[in-house]
Amino acid sequence: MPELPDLENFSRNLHKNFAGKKLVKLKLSKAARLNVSAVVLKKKLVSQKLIKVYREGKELRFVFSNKTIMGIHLMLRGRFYQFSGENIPKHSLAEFFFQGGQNFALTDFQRNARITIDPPETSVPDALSKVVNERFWKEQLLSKAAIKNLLLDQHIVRGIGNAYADEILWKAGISPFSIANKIPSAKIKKLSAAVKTVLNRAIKEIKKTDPDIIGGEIRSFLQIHNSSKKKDPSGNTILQKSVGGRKTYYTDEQQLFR
DNA sequence: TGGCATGTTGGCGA
DNA sequence: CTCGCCAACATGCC
Repeated sequence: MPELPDLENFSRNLHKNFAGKKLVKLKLSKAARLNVSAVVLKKKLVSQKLIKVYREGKELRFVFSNKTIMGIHLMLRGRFYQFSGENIPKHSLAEFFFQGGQNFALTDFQRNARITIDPPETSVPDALSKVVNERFWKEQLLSKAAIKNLLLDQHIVRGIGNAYADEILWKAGISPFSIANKIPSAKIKKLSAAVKTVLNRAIKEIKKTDPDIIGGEIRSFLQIHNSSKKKDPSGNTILQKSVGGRKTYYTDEQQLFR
């Protein structure tokens, strides 16, 4: 559920709360999805100091003092919880115990969250990376796919999810059903700017609403992808359509290019 | 109460 | 090959 702006706040807060502390104990549920064995994972991390937490796409990265990087992808339902002592939250997949007694757990009732040791390098840029600019989008939008599907494609750009794809396309004034290679140059420029402004604004809004957030999601400020709203800020009726099993919110003001 | 919401993967068919 | 769509994962929330 959480998307890039939520995850960005989680990473900053986990960094603030845990960076510099030594991991003294790690408990793993049998259900946890790992790319190495539980034994290897513990051997790599336990007794190391956590140096840094940051976000890459929809994944959080935890850097330890021996240079091991642990990636955590929350998938649909993963959540972080802080806890003290042994008050382990429900559906926990992994519990990270730190020196000083402040701990966090990764939970997921759906058991789909993933832990990856030393995640492979990728050339696919993060949505907020500098290289994701107007020229980048002009190079990428050459296919016949619907623009929304391209924004969601993590092989093109990492970090954009269902809700923010709708917000970005609304901000750019482009219909989500537009064919990518039919979008004119001036609109691609708008799209490129909208990616940054929508995501950066959301990071700030979430921080303002809950400065210490490490789990859950805040969506009340979304302009379009918001089932409690009937009209966009200009008074246009918000329309809904199911696309690929997920709901798309848009207005008729968004130009359709086909 | 029960339908909806979310990301990713892999498979199918046009 | 390209693209869209579906199922599966399993439960909390309004």
